[in-house]
Amino acid sequence: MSPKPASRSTRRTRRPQHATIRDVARAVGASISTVSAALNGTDYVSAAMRAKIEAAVQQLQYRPNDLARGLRLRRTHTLAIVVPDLSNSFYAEIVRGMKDYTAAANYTVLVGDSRERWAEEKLFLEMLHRRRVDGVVRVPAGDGNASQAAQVLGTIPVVYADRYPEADHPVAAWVGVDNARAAMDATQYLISLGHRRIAIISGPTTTRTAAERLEGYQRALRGIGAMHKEYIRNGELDMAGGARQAIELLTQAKPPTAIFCANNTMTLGALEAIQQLGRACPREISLLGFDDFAWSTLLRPRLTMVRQPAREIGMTAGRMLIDTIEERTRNRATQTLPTQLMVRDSCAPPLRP
Amino acid sequence: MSPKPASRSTRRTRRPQHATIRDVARAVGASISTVSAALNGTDYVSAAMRAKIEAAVQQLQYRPNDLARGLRLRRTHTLAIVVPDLSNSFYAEIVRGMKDYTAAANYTVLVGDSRERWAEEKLFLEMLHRRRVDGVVRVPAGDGNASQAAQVLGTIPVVYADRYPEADHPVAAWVGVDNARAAMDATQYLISLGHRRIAIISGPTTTRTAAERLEGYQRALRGIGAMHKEYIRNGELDMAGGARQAIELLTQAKPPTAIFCANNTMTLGALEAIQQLGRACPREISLLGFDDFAWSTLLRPRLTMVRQPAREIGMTAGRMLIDTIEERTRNRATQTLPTQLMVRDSCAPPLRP
DNA sequence: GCGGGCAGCCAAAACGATTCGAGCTTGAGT
DNA sequence: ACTCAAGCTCGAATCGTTTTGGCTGCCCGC
Repeated sequence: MSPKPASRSTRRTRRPQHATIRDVARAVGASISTVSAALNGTDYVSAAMRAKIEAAVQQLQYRPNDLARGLRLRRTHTLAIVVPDLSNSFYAEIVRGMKDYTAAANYTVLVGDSRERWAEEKLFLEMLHRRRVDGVVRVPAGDGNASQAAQVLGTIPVVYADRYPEADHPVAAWVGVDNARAAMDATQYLISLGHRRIAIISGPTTTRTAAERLEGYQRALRGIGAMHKEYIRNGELDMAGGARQAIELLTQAKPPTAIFCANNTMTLGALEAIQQLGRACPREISLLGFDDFAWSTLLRPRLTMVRQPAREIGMTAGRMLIDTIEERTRNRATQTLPTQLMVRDSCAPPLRP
Repeated sequence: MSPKPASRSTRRTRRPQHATIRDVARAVGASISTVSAALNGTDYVSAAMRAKIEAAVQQLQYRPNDLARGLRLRRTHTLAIVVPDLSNSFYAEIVRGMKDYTAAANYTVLVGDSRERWAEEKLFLEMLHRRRVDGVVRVPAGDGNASQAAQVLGTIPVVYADRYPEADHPVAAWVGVDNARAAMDATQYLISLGHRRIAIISGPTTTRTAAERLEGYQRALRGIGAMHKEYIRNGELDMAGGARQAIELLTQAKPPTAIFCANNTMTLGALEAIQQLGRACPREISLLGFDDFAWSTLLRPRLTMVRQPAREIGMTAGRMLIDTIEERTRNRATQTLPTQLMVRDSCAPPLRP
């Protein structure tokens, strides 16, 4: 007897919280159905009533509860993107592109950073499932784990960007660049400068993009019969890895005259190593990188790099995702965007060719 | 007559969707209350039943719907942070710090980028309100707009980080550094090198942090009677602004021998301008910046900068927010963290003092 | 033999929105 | 005069959870 009214009264006196649609209805003496209809324009509402409702909304600072809304509609108007490293401006730019595109379609996007670890990505994906996001774009960590990701996400649609997983799982949608082609072009540029001893610092070849870049490099060198195993290195994808491999390359008996790095952070590492060893770039050693970044023109020398259209990749991924969510699916489920070789100061003809 | 069964059947045949707690209950022949109790450990459940439930959860790939959960609990376990520029690694690092700290307490955080515009920030805050986040940390755009932000957010707790708004609104919680002190120390370092003609490129003085940095600079120069109005500039906070002001400073009749930039992007702009004008840094002109960033050691010269503990700022903001949400409020509602002068290569004694 | 506490389970009422169907007026068409 | 549609409004069901209070046995101590 006593506990019941007690709990009642405590509930009554809880802090005022947010206004609900019911409060608005009460304020104008209407039903909540009418208020809902007025706010969403889904049914007839008299002009007078509409005005009163809008006034009350203003006065009460009413804002619909998206939790309730999403629960009822089974749609949250929320997307997500997970990238391997947010502090890498290449991925940050992909995220921005996606945000910009999807904001126009009134979606909000959650962004996650897997730090190249599947375990972290999995945690994030599980969170997304619990929140019932409408779709996610993955720049997967490590080797993809596509089937495990699909398992975690259930029926939530996925688009892959930049990287894509091994063939263990058929991937419905993907957007990125032709890595083999881009790497081949870049290598051929070095060849055209007169280089013959060209090294590559590639990413782990378990990732398909790294494998393709290596492939493109090899194709170009095989063309002129100048491929040498000792010039092929696999680094971790970070700066330290790039630096370590560059040092090993440059301190061997017959060092290369040019180094091609398969992503942007490793390029920075290589540059650091070159400076540390006191070699002159580009006079003694040419450096060519992948994945341009915004402030690359501030470095001395300014780095020559293969630019991926990061922003466009993000925007396209967002578009593809929304298209499949809203079921105006395009059948072109895979998009290849063009790269661009940004020629700057870090490559020059070799001293003795 | 015909429409009703039709709609029924279409609803039946809708895509299978996600498993619910009801599905789990049905699968093990229990009630949903029991399943809930088992999963949350909130009530007695026999070991046998618990095992069956866990098996079913596994088998059905059941994951609780956080929308429903948040609706019922009136708590979403979600925080948010909004910063003026995500591509600035200083803010990115604050975000990381906050994420790391709050992840340990099982919160997830939404991150927003206002691009220095209150209008964009407002949109984001409104979205946060609709989603009923539990709290938000602001690194406010522009002049703060604290009272407007409070209006938009209603009863949702706010913590300010780095910047804080004008006194138009009492701010409950803030974490940052002593800007005046840091700027004064930096300026005094330049003085100690022998500089007397020291310029500052400050941010818009409507923001309080910019005003304080300017104040610290002035205090140091007034101490030796070396303050000159023509050496005081206000830039936009971006690279272009820094470059423009630096060019104006360096091309005047009696140029300064040292420039102090009040944030990191303007420092980059100034560096670019210096290189463009063909001046040697640090031999002809010394450059000192604010807000260190990760790759500043890659630039030549390596920049001497005032380092703010970005990561710690983010972590502290997260802690303060969680503390007020979970109502174990500490009364120390404002935290000042120490800065550090990172002496590198961009400052040297002036040619002719 | 009986009151009472405990272990284990459940039905029902929230949480805050949308939507379906139906009710009630009016005005126009026949 | 009767029907029908359009305009406006509302009640109730629903989305998937948590939580409260109650119910049932059962064992324990007296």
